[in-house]
Amino acid sequence: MKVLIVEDDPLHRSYLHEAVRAALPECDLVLEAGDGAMGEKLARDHRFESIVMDLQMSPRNGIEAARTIWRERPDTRILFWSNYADEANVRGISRIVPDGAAYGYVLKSASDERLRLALRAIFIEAQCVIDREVRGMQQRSLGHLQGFSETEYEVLVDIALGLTDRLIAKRRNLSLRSVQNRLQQIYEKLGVYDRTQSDGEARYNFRSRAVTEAFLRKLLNQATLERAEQDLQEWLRRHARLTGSA
Amino acid sequence: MKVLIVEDDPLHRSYLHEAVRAALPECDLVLEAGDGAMGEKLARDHRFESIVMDLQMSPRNGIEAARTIWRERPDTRILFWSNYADEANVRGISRIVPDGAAYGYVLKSASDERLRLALRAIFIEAQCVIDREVRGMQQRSLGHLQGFSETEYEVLVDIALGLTDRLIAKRRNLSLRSVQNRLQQIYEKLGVYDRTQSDGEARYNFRSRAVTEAFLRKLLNQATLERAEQDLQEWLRRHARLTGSA
DNA sequence: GTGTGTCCTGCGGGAACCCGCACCTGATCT
DNA sequence: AGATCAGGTGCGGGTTCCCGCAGGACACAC
Repeated sequence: MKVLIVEDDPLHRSYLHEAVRAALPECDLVLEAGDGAMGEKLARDHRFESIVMDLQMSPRNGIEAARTIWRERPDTRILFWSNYADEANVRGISRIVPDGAAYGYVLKSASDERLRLALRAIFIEAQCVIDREVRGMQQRSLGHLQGFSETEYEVLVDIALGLTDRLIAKRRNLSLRSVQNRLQQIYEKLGVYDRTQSDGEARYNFRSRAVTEAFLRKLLNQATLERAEQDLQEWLRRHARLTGSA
Repeated sequence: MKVLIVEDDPLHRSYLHEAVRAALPECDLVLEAGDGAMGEKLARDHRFESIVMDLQMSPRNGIEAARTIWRERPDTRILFWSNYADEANVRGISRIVPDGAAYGYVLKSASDERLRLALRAIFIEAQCVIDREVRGMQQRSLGHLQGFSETEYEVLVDIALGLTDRLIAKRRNLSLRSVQNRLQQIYEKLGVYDRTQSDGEARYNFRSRAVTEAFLRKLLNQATLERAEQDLQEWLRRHARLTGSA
């Protein structure tokens, strides 16, 4: 059995190496990668089936790396090991995990024992192991109990990118009014409204304020934004070509 | 001589402890704090004059902690030790460093030797040590060569918070038109303009787009936003009281 | 069939925003 | 003294946004 470690911080990397060696004596090869791109390459070249992956890395972060790895071999087992349980990360992972794949999400603050158990459960038993702190949010986020629907989240990302209603409508194939309806739901769910209590004109710019709220609630983060920006630019190029030739 | 270490990651903390012991044999006491609040308390109680401080911590980050520490004892020497050289962090530190204070900014990716030199230079010689990567941006950011002026940056933060032009004007004691002038400069400096090339109506919402650009360029980050949000709420309360009683 | 819910769409108005034009101030340079 | 430049202000208009009102389409309940 072989394990690949993808983690940019040298200290954390060697700690992980140690932990893997201790938890999995049946493991005879442990390789390390310092960023997402290198991780993808090693996973492909050596056909790793067990990977421990950090989330915040640059230039290529863990979610993007996991996406391409899973696209090539959907049965790869990946343990995500991260500092934070931001909703943006949880949602990002839920988007890319293939059906039936075994994966885990453990916080770096977890104890050695918890990490050991997770390593064995995922790589040996092919179980899913999600930290409780992460699990709670996952249900809130995916079950539509209080969270955002898929299209709402897309529109939220689009206004975070700075698009106009009209462009969002084009991009998502909606009418202008529908986009604005989504926006109103977003404003409501984020609690964006005029705090005007006494005087007549203390106001928020709803659109910008919603993005701020989303950031403060960790619904969005820099990495999500950067990824979305790339997608947008790529879409813009395609779209320009279409309408340009028409 | 005594040194205080403020760092939330246990691995990094013990590595730092080791490094301090090795670099400063004349040091007879090393204490550790796991977050900003505890760091402030220890610094106050034990009158530390030499502190190594991580930047990204929660709930109270390194910049906030350093601010209160420096407010109480401006001659404290602080070495900031951080993963990133984001413009938001550099600008945040430049705002709070007292006149003549000795401080340093070293990246976590720096070699052991570089860290050792920085420790001795700051704590023994009271020099300022700034990593080259950080230094370059500092000049761009503070010298107005290509960067933002103070008021421009304030307005940028305000639109990132989702305020209307009118509220910004009130808060910064400007006329509405002046705020809009600042905004236009911001749009220009961030390169926000209509990418409309072929067809007539592909557009950005300038205001939101500017915030996005600022995030992508790391001019703003979550921590800055959270801090600014607190300031805003506090100002709102004061302002409401004033206009309410008027 | 009738009710209830969710998602989509068009119309129209009032507010906020983007921005060109014209003017004033104060500071610095030649 | 004249020139130049950064920063501040008022006016006016075209555009976008926010959002209430008034519907259609589809599903699932009673």
